[in-house]
Amino acid sequence: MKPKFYVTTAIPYVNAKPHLGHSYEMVATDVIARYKRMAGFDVWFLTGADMNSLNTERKARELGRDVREYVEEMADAMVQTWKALRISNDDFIRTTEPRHRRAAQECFRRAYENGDIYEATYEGFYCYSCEAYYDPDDLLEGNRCPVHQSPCEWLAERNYFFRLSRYEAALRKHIEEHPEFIYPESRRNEVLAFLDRGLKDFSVSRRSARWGIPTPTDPNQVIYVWFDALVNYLTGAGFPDHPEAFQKWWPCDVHVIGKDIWRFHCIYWPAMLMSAGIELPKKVAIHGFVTLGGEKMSKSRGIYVDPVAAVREYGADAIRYYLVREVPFETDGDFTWEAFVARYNADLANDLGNLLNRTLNLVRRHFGGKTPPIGEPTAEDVALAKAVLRAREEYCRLMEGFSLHLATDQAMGIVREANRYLADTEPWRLLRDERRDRAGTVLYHAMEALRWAATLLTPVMPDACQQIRAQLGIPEETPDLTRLEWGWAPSRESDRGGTPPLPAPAGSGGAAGRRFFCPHKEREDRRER
RNA sequence: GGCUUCGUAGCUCAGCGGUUAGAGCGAACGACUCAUAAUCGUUAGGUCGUCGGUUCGAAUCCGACCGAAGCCA
Repeated sequence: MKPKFYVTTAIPYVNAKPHLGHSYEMVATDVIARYKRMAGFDVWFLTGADMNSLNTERKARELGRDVREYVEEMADAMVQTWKALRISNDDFIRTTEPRHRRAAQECFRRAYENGDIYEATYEGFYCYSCEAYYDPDDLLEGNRCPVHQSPCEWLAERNYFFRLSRYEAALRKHIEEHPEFIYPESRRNEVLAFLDRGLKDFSVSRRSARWGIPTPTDPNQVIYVWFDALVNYLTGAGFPDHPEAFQKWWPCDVHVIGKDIWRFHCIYWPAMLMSAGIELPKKVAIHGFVTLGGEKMSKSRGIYVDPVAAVREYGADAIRYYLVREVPFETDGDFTWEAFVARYNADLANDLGNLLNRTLNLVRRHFGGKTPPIGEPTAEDVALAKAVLRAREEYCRLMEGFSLHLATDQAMGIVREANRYLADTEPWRLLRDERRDRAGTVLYHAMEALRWAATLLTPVMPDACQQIRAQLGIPEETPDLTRLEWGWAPSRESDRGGTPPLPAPAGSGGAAGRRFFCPHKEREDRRER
């Protein structure tokens, strides 16, 4: 039986359609999920939308919209965006669903019965965008939120509190005994430092709100949105309605989240689970943000990239490749169109696309499009095979450690190696010299390297890699790392006349209709001025 | 202010106690011509933020400082 792997993203609230910054987490998590499937795991990949945020409710009312209709519409937009980006999530949860309402209420009930929920009055400045109270000291002039710069409101409510303080020691113990629980280590240090300052109980209900999930103990209060939202990870695994599914998938193997919400995932969430008597997730992996030309993306300020438009223009594979290759998981990365085009041209069109094209061109012209038979391997062939095998080892190690950008580079290293191999062995010259057998062996090895590269790149560029495999004449199948062997080559026919999966930029003599500009041309233009 | 990180070739990054500090991109020059004007090779001289310290030996450990980022409910 396959081992299971349960992976989640955070569930963004649905105030607006997602931009490219939001897409990073989805793409990165998708790459992990696809990699794990390929590595032989039974994967459950959950994402979703937080529908119960008070500021979503507020936004809907501002727009004069029916709240439920509005949040559904926004969630639909999210689903469409992820679909465009080829995100392979197995489930998409909306926190308005009955299954989630039951899960959230069950968690609340368990904490209550465990004596961790009590009533008290809370007073303080509240930011609706953060859904959090602030110390007056932390506010900007005019009691404005330091994050959103919008005015906070003074709230005084009698509501429920969660006895977080009770779990301080247990949390520290768990984090110390499980160094792998929080990735990367720098974040783990931050969490431990936070714990050192002591934990305060936090309020877990809102009396003033009508939108949200009612507490099971008082129908006039709704469950605090973070308490509610975090529970989605349980709901998605089948809690509490499907104990057999829950048994299978829980504990979660990794929660992928952004650096802004670690407090909720590394402190509140484990404590909530302890209180509910549920095992903790194995890992929380915290990623950085994608900036746009060095600036934080912000829809309201007009600094953002629309992922759907970007995909329409350049394809999901190209956008995914850029995000994964250019943005290191644990730190912030930058997006610029210039860097995007440079990456695409250099790595995808020139190195990978052209390697496929030059190899298949010779195979078609001289071997009737069939995989040439393999002859006795030479030292060059063996060296290529060894380099590919080494790249695979490194790739796996890096993937497991969330170094997605370096893992991807390992796969591209195979492509570079194969281009070098062709330059060294010169199959076109061999053909001229009537050394057809040797030329065939060389092309066989080049195709093998391509097959491996396409396999390792599949999590990042599922569609392009599928096309590459098809053009290599590999029957449609789910790539399987566990059965990937060097020298697998039943006679197969390459797909004649297929369109290039990774076309060259327009203006460079490549496929028409594409909007990539050619760097060489660009340079000439500049000189003329 | 406290804490946590980061600062390595023009750019993006790897190295994290041990021979002359690496890769990719970009640049220059050369080669080749199977190919998506692509590819391959060579070169490009970065005091590894600064100043001290530990060590036989430090980008790599310690301290201070400068600059950047994050966290402090």
